[in-house]
Amino acid sequence: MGVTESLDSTRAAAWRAYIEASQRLFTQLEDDLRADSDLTFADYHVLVLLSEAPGQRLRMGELAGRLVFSPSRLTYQISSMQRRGLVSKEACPDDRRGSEAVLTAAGLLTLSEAAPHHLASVRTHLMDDLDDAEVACLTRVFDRLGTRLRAVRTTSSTHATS
Amino acid sequence: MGVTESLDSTRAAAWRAYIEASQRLFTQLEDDLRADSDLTFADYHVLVLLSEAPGQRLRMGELAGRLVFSPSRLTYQISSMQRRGLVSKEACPDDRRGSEAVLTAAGLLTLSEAAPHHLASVRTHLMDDLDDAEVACLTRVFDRLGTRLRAVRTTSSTHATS
DNA sequence: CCCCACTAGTTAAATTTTTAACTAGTGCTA
DNA sequence: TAGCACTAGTTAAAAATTTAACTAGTGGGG
Repeated sequence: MGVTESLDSTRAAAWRAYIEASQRLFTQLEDDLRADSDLTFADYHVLVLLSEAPGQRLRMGELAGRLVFSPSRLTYQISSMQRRGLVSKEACPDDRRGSEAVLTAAGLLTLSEAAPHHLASVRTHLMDDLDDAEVACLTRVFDRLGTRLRAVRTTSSTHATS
Repeated sequence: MGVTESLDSTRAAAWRAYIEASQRLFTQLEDDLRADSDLTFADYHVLVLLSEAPGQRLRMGELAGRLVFSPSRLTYQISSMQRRGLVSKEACPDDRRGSEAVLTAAGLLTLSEAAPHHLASVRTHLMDDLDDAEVACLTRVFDRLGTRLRAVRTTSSTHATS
């Protein structure tokens, strides 16, 4: 019977394919990552963001925003990584409420060991199978989507309510 | 410095955009869904799959496979939905180890009330912004990806290990 | 037939994530 | 410059998820 009407059928199909494949992909990448480096996907992503940041450090809030993590989830995440020696935490000089996560040498080393495996995994499972036009299309679509959603965040109002 | 090399830069950009936007999108859809119907995204998805299944029932394993859920996660999910009266559980006639989740009338009603809102949310946040070529591209890419990943599942071997 | 290795699904414990309440600090404004 | 609403981040308790062990049942080979 299809409660799916109201989304034309080609779009419904796109939606289904996207959701399911994405879920599988994330699961697969996470499995690969943990198979060859004691990192979760979240751990890895934190390391990447810190490694690219000036001074290899970021404010908690900034990090949470980029990871799309709730504040408390990030607190937990970082303290776990801190216990494992991958990051440290420092008070923020210009705002005494704030703190920043800082990449440690061990964290950088761990990242550099994990990255080749992880990137190979991204290539094998996703990228190698895409032609240039597809890559361009994904970039265009998801850049736009990301930008739009980044904006929604504060705008409280959700989707069109009739 | 960029540990990102080994993925050419256009693909790296696509990858980043895809991950981040997807994360935001899923978060947003989940928020919308819970704002206007007491359902999580997982609840909703279970209801959809059951509503489309013959006899509005599915084996636990089948459901877990389609949702990309671990068996124990699904057990938990279904028992929660059972407590809320959205599904019931029956022994499987032909395999006495198995059980099947069955959609209840209340579950179907709940789904039919939630669906318009949810679909509007999918449209607003994602689909309305895509042109037909983009929809076609996403479908092609993610159908292929899904198919490929569905196959990997049992094939133990992960990505190319040099 | 009857073992026995395998499959389906559940359960219990540990870990992670969410929710809600809270602490501390900031900065506007009156 | 004191009051106050707001921001940054943490904490504690509840809910969800993973991991690992387990129960029950199946089905093929000997």
